[in-house]
Amino acid sequence: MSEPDKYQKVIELAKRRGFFWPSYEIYGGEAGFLDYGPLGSLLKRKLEQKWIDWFVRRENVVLIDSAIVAPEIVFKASGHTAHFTDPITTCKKCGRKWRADHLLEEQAKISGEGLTLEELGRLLAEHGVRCPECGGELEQPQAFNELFKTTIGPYSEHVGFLRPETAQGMFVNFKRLYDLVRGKLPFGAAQVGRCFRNEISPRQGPVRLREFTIMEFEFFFNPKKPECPKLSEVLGEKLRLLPEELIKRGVEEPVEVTVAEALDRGYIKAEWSAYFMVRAKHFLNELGVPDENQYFREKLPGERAHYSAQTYDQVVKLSRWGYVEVSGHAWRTDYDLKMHMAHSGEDLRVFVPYGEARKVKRLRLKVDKARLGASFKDKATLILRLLEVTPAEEVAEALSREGVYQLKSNGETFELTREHVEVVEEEVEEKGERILPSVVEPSFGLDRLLYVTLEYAYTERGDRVVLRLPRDLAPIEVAVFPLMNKDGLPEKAREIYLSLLREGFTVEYDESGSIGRRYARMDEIGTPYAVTVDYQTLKDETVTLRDRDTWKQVRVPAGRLPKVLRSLFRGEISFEKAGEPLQTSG
RNA sequence: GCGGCCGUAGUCUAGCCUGGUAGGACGUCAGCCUGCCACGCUGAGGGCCCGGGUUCAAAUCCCGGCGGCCGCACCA
Repeated sequence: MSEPDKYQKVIELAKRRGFFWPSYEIYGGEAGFLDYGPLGSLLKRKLEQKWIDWFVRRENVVLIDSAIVAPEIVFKASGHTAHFTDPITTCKKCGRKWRADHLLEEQAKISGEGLTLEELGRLLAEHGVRCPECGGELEQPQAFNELFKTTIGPYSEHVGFLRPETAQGMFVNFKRLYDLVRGKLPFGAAQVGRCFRNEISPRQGPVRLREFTIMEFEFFFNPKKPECPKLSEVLGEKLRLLPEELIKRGVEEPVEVTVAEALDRGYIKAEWSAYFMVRAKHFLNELGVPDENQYFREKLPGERAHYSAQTYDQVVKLSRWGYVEVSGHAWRTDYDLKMHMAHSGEDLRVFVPYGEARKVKRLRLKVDKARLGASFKDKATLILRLLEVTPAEEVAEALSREGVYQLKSNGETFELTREHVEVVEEEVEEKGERILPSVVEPSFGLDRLLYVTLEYAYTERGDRVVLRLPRDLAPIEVAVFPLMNKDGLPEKAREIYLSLLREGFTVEYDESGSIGRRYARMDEIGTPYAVTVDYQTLKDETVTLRDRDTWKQVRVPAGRLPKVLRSLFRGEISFEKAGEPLQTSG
């Protein structure tokens, strides 16, 4: 590949025409940050708007916009402070950095999981663990956390973090949102916003950033009614999947199955996930990515986030890096709500009434709070709250089998015995039950999608670039040119330009250079239509309308332009039907 | 963070080895020309990633930083 690859060409175009470029260039730049220029900002907004149209407006999803900075407790609850931190040790000799827990496992055959940094350091020293590269001694392990840390207000001990995902905004606001949709499951809550992850070494331009924009929604449903009523609309749809089961058998190519088959074979565990994956596939189609250049790859247990019971990444083929993730479809179960419930003390369960009250026998946990306090001190409250959302059957089973129940929190395990908790059976009358909704999360990287859209739109015609952007995403919608820069043509063209602006179009007026050059400029930034005012316009008020992709032209009465353009953008008419075909000498 | 390669107008690039403060192409702007696809002509503006060192003199040599690409590691 000695020729500049498509990535290089797209990046060059993006910089040159003002879609995006590296941030802080005048100071030498800062890796992992990107600034959007005039065209990029417009494109980004349109992409966001389209996503909202697809996943918010047309689904039962509400849009929110929550704070970016959060106090530490939020990410303690979500598990990010515990799971977002890797213990890293540095070689004193060669300076290489290693995962301390991995080295301990490799060289001393001891699991490094759940150990503190001090314990890790002690064990590394005791077992004589050395740098695998040069054999040098290792420094005391340090935590590397990908959360951006800050302080809130003037007190340095009040730690805050920039959010690494927008999802927590939907979870912490769940009670209000559930109330606002008037207490009905299922429903979704979405937001689009900036997120921050302090990547060790960001690469790959717009694909891996430290500050980026996520579009995602949490879709809450009753785990006892996991059926997706819209599934019937998509059962016959084909999905290209590479599930864990096949990856483990060494399969590298995705299989094409219908949604029905994917669910039958257990490839996709949640119906709602399957439904939204189909939507995501179509969304990428709309951005210009055909089916054969995208598929869904399941994350292996070790790759998965701490909150996820199943995750599929939607990956798209790019010129440079092969398949790159553009969206993630995680089944987060009730993990987040459960954790926020435990840490905040708020009851985040929803009440689901039975048709009629029923008498049921059930197991109940009877906690000896005094003993709990004596054994676990300041953790007792957290344990108490966690027990409230733990199935009694699970505890009963563990106690009767092993005499001890291992209660897991983020990074901690508490051992509970019969002294702390007893399981009793009782009969009660129930009018309904309180449940924690289960959650599927489709999450899209806006910056990546924008790049993908540009790359798939990028074409060359001779030595000219034609950016065949989806029409509804083009940053400039219409261009207006006077054919000649004299004889009153510019005046007439300006008039039409202003009228289109008044009609709400994003329009550009250009009278500089030859007509061909002006068409070329518009092709390069993806403007789908160009209006040219010529001498005939002065006689009969008609203009020519030119199509970006075919370079064909039709003649249209100037007054009908808004209507014609709207139909074209909606795809209601073909370009040939937009007006009288025009013969060009071109 | 490690290793390799790299950093010159808006963009692409010559010059770097063999120090003497930069040349081109495209684009942009102004004017002429131009009756539908980057035509032509004239003119203008615009640059050595940052810092330090060596030297009479640094785009050029040395060191450090920052950034880019590739590989390793990392990627909740």
